[in-house]
Amino acid sequence: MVTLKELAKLLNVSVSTVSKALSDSSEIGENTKRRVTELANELNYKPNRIAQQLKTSKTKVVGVVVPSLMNPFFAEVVHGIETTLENHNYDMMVCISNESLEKEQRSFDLLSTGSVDGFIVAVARETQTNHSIKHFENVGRTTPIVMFDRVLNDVACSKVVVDDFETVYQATKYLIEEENRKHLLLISNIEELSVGKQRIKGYAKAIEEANLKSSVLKLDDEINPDELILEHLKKNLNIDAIISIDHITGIMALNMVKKIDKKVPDDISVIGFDYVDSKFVSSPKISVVNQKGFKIGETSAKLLLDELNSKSRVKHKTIMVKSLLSLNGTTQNK
Amino acid sequence: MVTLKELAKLLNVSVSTVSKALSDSSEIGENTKRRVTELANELNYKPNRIAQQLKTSKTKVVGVVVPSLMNPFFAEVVHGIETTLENHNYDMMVCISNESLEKEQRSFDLLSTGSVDGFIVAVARETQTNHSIKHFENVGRTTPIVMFDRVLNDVACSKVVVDDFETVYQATKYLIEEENRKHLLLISNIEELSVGKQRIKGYAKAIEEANLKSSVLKLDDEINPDELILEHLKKNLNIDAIISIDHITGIMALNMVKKIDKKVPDDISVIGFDYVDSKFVSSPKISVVNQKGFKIGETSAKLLLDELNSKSRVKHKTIMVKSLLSLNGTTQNK
DNA sequence: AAGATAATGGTAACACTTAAAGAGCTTGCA
DNA sequence: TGCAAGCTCTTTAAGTGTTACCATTATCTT
Repeated sequence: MVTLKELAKLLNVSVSTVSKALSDSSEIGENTKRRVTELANELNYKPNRIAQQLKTSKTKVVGVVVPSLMNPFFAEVVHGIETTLENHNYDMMVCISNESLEKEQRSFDLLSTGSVDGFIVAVARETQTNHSIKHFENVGRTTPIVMFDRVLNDVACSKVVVDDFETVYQATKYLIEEENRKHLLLISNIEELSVGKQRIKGYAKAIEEANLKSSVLKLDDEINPDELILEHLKKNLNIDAIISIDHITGIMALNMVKKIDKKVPDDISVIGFDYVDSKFVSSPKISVVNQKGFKIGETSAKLLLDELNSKSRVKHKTIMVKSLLSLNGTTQNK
Repeated sequence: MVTLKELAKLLNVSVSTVSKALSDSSEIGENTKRRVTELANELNYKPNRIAQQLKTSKTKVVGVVVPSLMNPFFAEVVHGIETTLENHNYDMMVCISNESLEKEQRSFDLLSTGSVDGFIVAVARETQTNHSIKHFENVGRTTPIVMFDRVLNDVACSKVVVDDFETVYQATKYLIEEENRKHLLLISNIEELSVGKQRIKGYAKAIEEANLKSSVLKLDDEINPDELILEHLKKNLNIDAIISIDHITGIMALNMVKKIDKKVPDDISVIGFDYVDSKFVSSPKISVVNQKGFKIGETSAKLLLDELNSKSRVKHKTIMVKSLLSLNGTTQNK
């Protein structure tokens, strides 16, 4: 690795001259600047980022801590984060909590000691159920944190949330009012998450307002969720609309409906949650709530960058990213 | 942030004493060690990683550069990488090339100047078509690189590859020999990738050995791939087996087969490529080639860690991770 | 000749590690 | 008894690559 020192020696100038010349300082003569930059290019000099980071105590790195990357929603958010950071010349260190509190804590511990300028996090399931917030509070004192999707209300930091309640409320209302559905079923495999609870509440409200009967099928950690859905459908042949609040059970339900010889969307409408491939793996293309993962990532990153680049301590913001009801082939779309 | 200096001042010892005490050096008296560690715990001292990194010129960070995280295969590999690195107390910086050569180069440029100890990369589509390898060669001289899946043969580095040829060859052979299929169709949307080419070759070989007619449907960047598949199926009603070489068109084909009123797997068998949700979104559960993404990530990470931890320059290895033919509901499995 | 201006140099600091030196003991042996 | 040798514990110093700040030198103005 070529260093400033070596350049300086080769050019017979001091290290500080080289440093200044390369940062195009007005203190340095044009001639010298040219000589320096030419040699630097020739030897392919690149400043050592670690040394810069130590000196300036800025890393230009953001720590991203998510429960999983195999959940397409998080993958999409991370993609949005990456794109935004990249545009502002930031890098990211990704840690996967695997829904484990301990791992999340370790990641925060490790990265908070100089490695990153700030954090973007979706809290682990375990953190959410245990209500452990110490690691956030400790780090948060010195390092900005932005939470998205899975958010802890009692941690003081900026947040990017999804209008889970409203979204599912609207979707349910659509099925009831526009499609005149009377016997709705909600399917959930994320019942214990805050977002899941919100979504179920949105459903419940719409159902209640219409004076219908609420019906919820919970599938947490089942081995054969599809069979449970099928059974449920067989036992409740009057079901005329299904709303799934995760990215997978909607498609599953769609497949099961076909098995009981009902037509989608004529006999039964299905609304699921979007993910990158949902359009491709379902037939007819499933109608979905599009959560705008990319936008959420983008928004989170921008929020964090704002905090990082303002010297004065900024007030914490909470931004809501609206979901979009995207009606495709499994609803009637009148 | 508490520093060694502050601890030293509070304890009236020198900085190096504190440093050594905390690393449990035998040079330091038990008494002092106790005093130091106690205060360090009390003040929640954590060594500044950046300073450590500068001093030791080890970062304990690996740069991971992948074309996308929204491709579930890469997400799975990255998960495998993360898990392995985590076990060895390494962190990772993830960059997404978005299939762009330029972005890939930028990532390598930036991270290679002190930020990471080594790289794990799946090369971008553009890199592969352009055959640009300079950025790998430059970095590779000083920093170990491990390539996986998308590999460039003319770059000297360790590699983790999938037995693409063999896998599809075997899968095709299975359809021909075990299920007695005569009119096979291969569907591909990754025709221009090296892995795609290999897979098609494997198919071609099996077809040739059986003296059958090769039929390939290419779907690169089509807007409505499902309709093209449907059309193709309608025009070729004698097709009795479909093999897809990516994670999405297999499920798509399965759905299309249902539309032409043929039964899977009685009339037509379907084999696709596995991804995390393929079991859940297909009905019957699709038979797949399981690429073992996690294992690939794990293997890549281990390979890199080996290189990092051996002082002598190690020979570059190429490891093949075998795929697994996982027969589910879309094949006859006699 | 004094002061302004331009160009460059030197030093310290960032937080840490580590080799080498030093201080204060106890031993051992003539 | 005296003192070199050895031991344990601690400090000093040098170094990692960079930047910020202050100092120095040379040249030019008036």
